[in-house]
Amino acid sequence: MEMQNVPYIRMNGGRAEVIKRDAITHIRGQALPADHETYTGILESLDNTIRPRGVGQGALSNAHGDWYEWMLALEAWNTAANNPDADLALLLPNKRRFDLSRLYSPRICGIITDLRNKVLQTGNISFVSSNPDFVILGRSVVDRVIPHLNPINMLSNDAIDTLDNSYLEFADQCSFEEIKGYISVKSSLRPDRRLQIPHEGSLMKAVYVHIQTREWIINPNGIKYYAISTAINDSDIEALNTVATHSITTVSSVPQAAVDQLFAANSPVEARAVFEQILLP
Amino acid sequence: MEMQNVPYIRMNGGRAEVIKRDAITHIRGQALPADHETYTGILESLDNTIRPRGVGQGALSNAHGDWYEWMLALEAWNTAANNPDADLALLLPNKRRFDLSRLYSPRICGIITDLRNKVLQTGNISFVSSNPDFVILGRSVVDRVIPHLNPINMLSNDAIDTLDNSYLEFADQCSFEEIKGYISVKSSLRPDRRLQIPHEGSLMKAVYVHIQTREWIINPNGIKYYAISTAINDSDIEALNTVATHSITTVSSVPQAAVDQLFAANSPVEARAVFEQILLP
DNA sequence: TCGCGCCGGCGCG
DNA sequence: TCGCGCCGGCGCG
Repeated sequence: MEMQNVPYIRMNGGRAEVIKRDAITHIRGQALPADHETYTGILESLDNTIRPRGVGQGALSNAHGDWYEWMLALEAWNTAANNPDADLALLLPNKRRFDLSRLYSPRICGIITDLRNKVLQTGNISFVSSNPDFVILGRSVVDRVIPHLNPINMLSNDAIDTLDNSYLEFADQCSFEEIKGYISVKSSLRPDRRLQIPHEGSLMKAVYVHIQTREWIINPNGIKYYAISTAINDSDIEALNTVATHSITTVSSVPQAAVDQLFAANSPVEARAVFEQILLP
Repeated sequence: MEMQNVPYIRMNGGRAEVIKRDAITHIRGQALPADHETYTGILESLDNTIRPRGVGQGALSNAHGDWYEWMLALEAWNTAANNPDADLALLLPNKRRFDLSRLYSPRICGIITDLRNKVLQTGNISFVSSNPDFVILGRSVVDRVIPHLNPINMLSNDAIDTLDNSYLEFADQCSFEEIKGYISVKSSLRPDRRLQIPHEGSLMKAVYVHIQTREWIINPNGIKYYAISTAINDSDIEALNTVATHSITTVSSVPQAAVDQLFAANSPVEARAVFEQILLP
C-alpha cells in the first residue's frame, strides 16, 4: 500500500477516506474531460489511482456519483455559457440542505407548502422524494440572476464549488414557467435503483399539475423530467417510461410518462449532444 | 482462509459463491429462528461463518435479502397454518419469472393487459415496478387452493422450496377481492433505496383503482401495501407515507398513502405480531 | 450526530 | 446470457 501522503486522502481513525473534490482535481491536474476520453474510463483511472491507498468499494461508489455529476454539470454550464438562448441545468444539494420548492417565488412556494399541509392533515400523508440531481432553469431567470455566464475552462476546486453552489442564487427567483424540468443522473443503473427515478418524476409532475390547477393556468409548458447514465439498455428505457400514475386514473387525461427521456452520455461529446437537445430552444 | 469444502460454497472460476438456501439450512442445522434470537443477529452469525471463506460483501448483501425474506415467510406461513381465518402472505419471484397479474382470474388479468396496451399505445408508456416481495392472499382462495396448510417446523431445503414456490398454485385463481395486498421487505433501508417501495405501492394502487372503475365495483376493500424492515426510523416512516399520486390530482378523491404501514420486525416475536396484525381478520 | 443520496458486487433461473 | 432485485459502505454538511 502506498504510504506517502496525498492531499485527497484523509485518515480518519485508521480508515482512508476520499476527499472527492480534491481527488478529481488533483489527480487530473484540473484537466477538463477531453473529447477522446470516456467518463467510465476516467472513473476507472481515478479508481486505479486511489484504490491502492486502502480505500474501499463503498467509498469509490460514493465518489463515482459526484465525479460523474460534476463532469456533466460542467458541460451543462458551458452549453449555457456558449449559447445565449440556452436554459441552464444546475446541480442541487440534498433535500435536507435545500427544499426544492424554495426556488419558486414565495407565492408558488406557498401553494406547495399548503398542498403538503393539507395532504398531511388528511392522514399523516407526506410528499417525499429525493431531490433531483439537476434542475433546469429557464434562460429568463438565468439572465436576471447570472447575467454573465463565463465558460469553465479548468476542472478546479473553484469551478466545482461554482457548479455545486450556484443553485443558491436562484432561491425565490423562479416563476412557475421558469423551472423547466429536472434531470436524474446515475453513473450506473440496476433494475431496482433505476425505479427511484420514475418515483421522483411522478411526484414532481403531480405537484406541478396541482399548482397548475390552483393557479388556473390553462396551457402550461409542462415540466420535463430527464435521466442520464453512462450506459443504458432496453429494460432501463422501458422502466423509466413508466406512467406517472396521476395521469391514468381518469379517462379524460392523457397518460404521461414519469420520465420523458433517458439518455446515455459517456463522453463530453455525448453529454454536449444531450444538453444541446434539452437546453437549447 | 478455510479450505475444507462446505456444501454451501460453490467455486466458480476462482470466485467463492454462496449457495443461499443451502447456507442457511446447513449452517443452522435446519433450526427455526428461536424466540430469543434477532434476525440481524442471525444474519451476522451467518456472515461470520461464511466471510472467512473468501466471499465478498456483495454476495453477503445479496444473501441477506433472501435469508431475511425466508425467515419472515416462515412466520407468515405458520400464522396462516395456526389460524384458520388468517390470510396468507406468500413470497413472489421476480417479474421476469412471473407476471403478477396472472394471479387474478383471466377476466381481471385481461383488464390489466388491456390497460397496459392502451397506455402503451398513447406514447410508449409502460407500467414497470419490481414485483413486491410478498402477496397477501385472502383466506377464501387459500382454502380452495391449499385446503390443508401444515405448519413448518424446520427450516429445511424442502421448507424453503415450499415458501418460494407456493405462489404458482395460485395462478389464475384469485378474484378481485382475494388479493388483499402486498408487502415489501428490506433487511436494511437507505434514504434512496427506500423510495423503491412507494413507487411499487403507488403503481399497484393505481392499477387497482383502474380495475375498480372498469368493473364498476362500488365499495371495494382497497388494496393494502405494507413494508417490513429489521430497523426503522422516523425518516423512513415519513418517506413511506408518501402519497400515491393518483389520489391527489382531483379535489374529489381523498389522498391516500402509497404504503399503508411500515413495520419493524427483527425477531420471530416481532414478526408474528406484524403478521397477526395484517393477516388476521 | 446522523440524514442524504451515492453505486457496485452479487445468486439465481 | 443477462435481467432481476438484493443491500452495505460510503463523503459530506
